[in-house]
Amino acid sequence: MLYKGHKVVPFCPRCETTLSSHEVAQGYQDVEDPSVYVKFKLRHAKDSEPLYLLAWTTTPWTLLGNIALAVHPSHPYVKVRARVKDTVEVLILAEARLDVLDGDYEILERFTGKDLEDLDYEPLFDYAKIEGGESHKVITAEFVTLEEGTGVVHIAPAFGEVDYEVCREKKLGFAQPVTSDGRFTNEVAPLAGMFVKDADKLIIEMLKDQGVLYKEARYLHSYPFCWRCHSPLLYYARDSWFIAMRSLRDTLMANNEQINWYPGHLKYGRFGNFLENIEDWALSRERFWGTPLNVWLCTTCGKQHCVGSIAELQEKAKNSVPDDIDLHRPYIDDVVLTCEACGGDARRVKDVIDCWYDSGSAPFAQWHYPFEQEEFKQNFPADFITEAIDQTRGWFYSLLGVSTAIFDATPYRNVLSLGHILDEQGVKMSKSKGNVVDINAIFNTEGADALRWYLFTAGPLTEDIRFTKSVIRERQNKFLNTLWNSYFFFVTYANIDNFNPKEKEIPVEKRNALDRWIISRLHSLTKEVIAAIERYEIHVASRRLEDFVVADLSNWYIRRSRRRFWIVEENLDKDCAYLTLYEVLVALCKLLAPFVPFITDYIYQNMVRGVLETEPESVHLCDYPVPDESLITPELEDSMALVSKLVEAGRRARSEAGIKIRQPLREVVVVCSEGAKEKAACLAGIVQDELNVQEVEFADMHEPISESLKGELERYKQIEVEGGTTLCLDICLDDTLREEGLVRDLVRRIQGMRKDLDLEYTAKIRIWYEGDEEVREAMKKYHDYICEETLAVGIEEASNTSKGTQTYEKRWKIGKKEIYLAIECVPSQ
RNA sequence: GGGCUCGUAGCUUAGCAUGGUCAGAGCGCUCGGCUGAUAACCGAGAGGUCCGGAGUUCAAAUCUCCGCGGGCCCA
Repeated sequence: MLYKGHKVVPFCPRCETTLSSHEVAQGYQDVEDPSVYVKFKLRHAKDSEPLYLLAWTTTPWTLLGNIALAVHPSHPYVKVRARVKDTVEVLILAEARLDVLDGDYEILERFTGKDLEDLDYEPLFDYAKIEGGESHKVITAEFVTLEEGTGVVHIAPAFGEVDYEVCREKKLGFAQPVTSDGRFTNEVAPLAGMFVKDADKLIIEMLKDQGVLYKEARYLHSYPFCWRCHSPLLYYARDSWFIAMRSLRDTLMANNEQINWYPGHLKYGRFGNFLENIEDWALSRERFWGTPLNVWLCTTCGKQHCVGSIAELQEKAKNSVPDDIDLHRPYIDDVVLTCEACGGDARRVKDVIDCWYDSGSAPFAQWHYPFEQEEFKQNFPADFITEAIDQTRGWFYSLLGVSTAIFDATPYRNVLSLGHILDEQGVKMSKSKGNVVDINAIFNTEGADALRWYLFTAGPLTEDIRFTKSVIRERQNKFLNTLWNSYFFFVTYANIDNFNPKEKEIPVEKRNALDRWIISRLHSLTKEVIAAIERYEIHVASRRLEDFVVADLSNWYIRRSRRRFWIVEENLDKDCAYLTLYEVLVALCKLLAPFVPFITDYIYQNMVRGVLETEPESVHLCDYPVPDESLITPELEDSMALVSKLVEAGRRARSEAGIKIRQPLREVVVVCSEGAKEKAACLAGIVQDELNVQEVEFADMHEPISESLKGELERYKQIEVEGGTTLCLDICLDDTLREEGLVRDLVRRIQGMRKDLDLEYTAKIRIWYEGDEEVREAMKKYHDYICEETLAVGIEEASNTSKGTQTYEKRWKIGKKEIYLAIECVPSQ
């Protein structure tokens, strides 16, 4: 599997080092290089007239390493008689590239590239020694294009990756006329020691002298330079060690079948395509730091040996090897082994291993395999790994590659490939562009939970997201604050009532419909969240959770239940409310724990650990909730959904009629099907309360409208709900209703004043007022109600002169009425 | 240059593998309402050639092809 060959790499001749693709990408510049058209003379006996292949290159210096000429097998080529200055010559080139010829020409013959295959030609130069195979032949290759040049490509395996590959395939030889500092070797006598790029001019002169230069031009193109020293990079063949991954292609693809990819398109898309065209893995790196390649070469007979353990190292070493030897350079390089074949000195090759090999070895390296095997066996393959999309050919591959080579198995069952985080403009964040986000600043200002929640809800993890800082705050307000307030609401009242969940036990079926509804919603939610997580759709899970917290829990359940918590005395319904909210919040914490770990554990510590010390120490040590199907009642959820729509319609009717919700109305009539009536009737109390009406009536949509109603249709505001259901709101007011409205307004103002003073929820107050006759009437008539609602111990009519120093007073305008109100906190006992 | 992906209101986005009540939601903006948990909430309004073009179809944001733009990987 491991063999030594050459690898053509982007190489800086000044630094004498290989550059990574990332480094190369940084250094492209547009430059002008010579562009030469060179005639290669074919060896042929029958014709006396010389026949040339016309080739093109922008790197004349590579001609010293020419081994072959490549043509496309199926494209048309022509033999032409062309005027070249004063003479006439016969040239071969691609028909599609005839326009590179300067003068007149006459086409003598047409054929395909295939017909040229295996023809021999005379080398331009014969300085460099060619080893390992034939040379100076015409070969065919699919990569030859007709977009530029002549359709005849000069091949120099020492200076091009494609060139190297094709020569290897065709079993052609190899010549390296250039040293690693970019200078010609002594073999190339006229240019010895000269830097290759500087030699271009001389080489062109040499071609001219030989009469093989057809023409010369300048060529503007993008060429890579060293990002450190700005030297032009050379593509240069270096000695390299390879793993023969090509031989594992089918196994790699079979193992890929065993993997679940998220997103799915990677499996046969980017990753699958990559495996289909897999190349041998160039394993070695000419670096100092890294895992040393454990190959020792005998300096006498050249035998290669791989060492597998420290024990083996100690056994074969000529010098002594301590048990705790540092297996890195430079120490490992001092270990000289005895060659098994000839007894000579075997020394380690200087290379280290590609660090991707390290990453691919993680599954067994972390368990010290093969020296210890138990834990590795228990943990292989991994259930799940994740990294960003750029690792498709990085870690995702190195893991599969190493594991396939060693164990013939896939190392992971599920892989989630994340998108990148881009800046607000959609451009990748990078230090050099200065568009990176200071993550610690976000932690300080927004908090870790807020950042996490933003990332989860922003969109599918598999896609790039544009990072918008303001949205973090937006989501924090919407979700985390609502969650916190829900918790805080509970704690506030639980403290007032000294509620202890340990002391209460009420079966769910004994609780009221609202309780059973939120519990049903909770378990439905649990189901949805788990399903979404299992599909790795974290954004779906988190959006469901957010909807539940904001819409179902806070804005419906808690808002609808508030009055139940205000009841002072012991009461079963109040206990149901406490118990339900407690259970929902605790379960919610567990559901949310992986998403927002800090706030949930804080809530858990107080709500659970504060009550029961036998519970797990942290929410993160609790089992994830499991939905209880028996508590899910779809009919109840449907009913509530319908009720919610009715309430919405009712509010709209009020809005259109210009009557605010605080103003009580006589009734709503829901005209609907029998089925809809059955759904909604059990929750009619909610409609009544939300819409502030005295009655909720149902009428069959299929029955003719009753006479009594028909006569006064104009007093009803009608709103279409859905599926033929219509809501009719009685918008007629009488004096009683107006008075009740006034009272609600007064109560609302007094509550507001309590809040202004930031009074304790249990604090008692005394009220003074001044107003017209109607206000006076209402205050007297609804005295008890107002006291109950506002925790007042007394209401007196008084002018603003009768107040004490602790009194808070305010003048209000309700409708057209001017009203004076004053409240004062009454010390308890 | 090639491969794979993404492109919907000012911003963030749902819907698109199974074409036809989808053109939805949130933020922001305007107006009105509600409010002893809430910088919360509710209702209404303004705002979109669903990147552009062509095609398939009775019908396309949704399928196909060609472009344009962003991202990643590879040349």
